[in-house]
Amino acid sequence: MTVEPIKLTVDTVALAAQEGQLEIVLIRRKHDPFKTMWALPGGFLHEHDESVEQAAARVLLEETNVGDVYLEQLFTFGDKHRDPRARVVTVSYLALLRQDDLKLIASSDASGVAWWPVLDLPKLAFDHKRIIEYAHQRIKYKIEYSAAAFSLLPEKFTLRDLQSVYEAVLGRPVDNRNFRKKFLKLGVLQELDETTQQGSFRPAKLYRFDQKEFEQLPDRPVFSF
Amino acid sequence: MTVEPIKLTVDTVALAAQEGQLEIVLIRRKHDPFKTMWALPGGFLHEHDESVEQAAARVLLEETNVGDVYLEQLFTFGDKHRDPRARVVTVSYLALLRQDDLKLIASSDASGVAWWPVLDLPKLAFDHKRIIEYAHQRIKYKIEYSAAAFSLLPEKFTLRDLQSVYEAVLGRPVDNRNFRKKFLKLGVLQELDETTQQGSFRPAKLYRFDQKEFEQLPDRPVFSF
DNA sequence: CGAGACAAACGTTACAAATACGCTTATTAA
DNA sequence: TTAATAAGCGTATTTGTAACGTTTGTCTCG
Repeated sequence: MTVEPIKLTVDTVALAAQEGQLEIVLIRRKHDPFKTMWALPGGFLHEHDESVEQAAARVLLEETNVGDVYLEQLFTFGDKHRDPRARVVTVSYLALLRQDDLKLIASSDASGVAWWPVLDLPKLAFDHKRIIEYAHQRIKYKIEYSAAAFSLLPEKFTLRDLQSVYEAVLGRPVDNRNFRKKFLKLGVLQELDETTQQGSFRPAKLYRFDQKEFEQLPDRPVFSF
Repeated sequence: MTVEPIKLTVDTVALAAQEGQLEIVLIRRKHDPFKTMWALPGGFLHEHDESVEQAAARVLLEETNVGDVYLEQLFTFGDKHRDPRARVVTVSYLALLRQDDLKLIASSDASGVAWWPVLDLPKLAFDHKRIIEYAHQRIKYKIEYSAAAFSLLPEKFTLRDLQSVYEAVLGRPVDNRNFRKKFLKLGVLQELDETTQQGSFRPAKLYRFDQKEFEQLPDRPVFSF
């Protein structure tokens, strides 16, 4: 009896924080199985001259036109029947997109690529729902002890922007005053000489994330609110 | 041009805390490449009727005779040239062994299976050193917000035993009095009516881990010292 | 041009947790 | 009986968290 080789794929959960909620890039499948259903951007790892992570980056670029993003391996899903056709093991990744990156994505049903709120997903192909839940949990934890939030923001941002990212990811409101106090004390925010000008209210100071200062912090700094 | 399919393996970092230090099970390779070098217990995933995790459990049992242990996926290593022969991607696992399990392992060079201190490893095959470092980091973090320590202990243990596990994993001494105070306050230790009798000093009370109570704790309880 | 609305920004207090360290108790060996 | 040692108990100080009140700057509208 000849045994089919096990196939390897990569699938990426690409997240962004938009208007206070967490959103994910999904693509509409053009082929069976699960034709016309929504799924994670992903594909087979057939190239032999790239690492698994490079494959994830390549596939994400090919399918959604998003490149140069924060990318981190999540988990490898290898249940027996997760693909109805054959034995397929997938290595999943988490990508964090800045608001700048959003424009790159032609977000329309017609193009087959669209943003969906993580808390209100459509029916998904394969075990992709489970992969998204895993990613959601990961980013929730991660934002409390890493600089992940800054991968979801443009270079310059206000304290409100930063807080909105935390609220989007954690899925709950955060106390304004304690948030600001704690973050400023950490010393990882570089205050700029600029402010937001638009808007009909008081302009807010702009900040930049200070990578150097961040690296001075202890092993697992605590950004919990 | 015909392309070789990518092969999948599993490799397991099996740890135990012995006499205040963290140790790992390694096997001596019988075949090339890296013949006679030490390596992680692991092997190809060729069976089609098992999940990746089941494969890891099976291979660990086959190679070291250790079964029924805590097993958790770590990371999938997929660099291009991590195996000199072919394109091999490996899914790594962390196993935590109780002191009871240690006996199961015929620990001798002759049998090709041996315990090694994590802080003083031999030269290792493939990228296994990197995998062990990853596992070491993971258990260090994990022991501070999970019940991982209890997977390294027998059912009944003293507070000293528990502290020794923390010291072995963290690689540093921990304050005796604060450790005891904090753990007792958490309420996850069930005090038994037994004490240790042997030894030339004051007998210590025995405790049991209370899974039920542990589940009552918040999302990420803090066991840091 | 003054009042109202609103977000930005600053501050205080009470409580809980982490840290550092001193001391007492029960056991065995000599 | 006492010296040695680990087991076990207690207190003071510092640090961090959580909850909330207040002031400041800008725009809009009458």
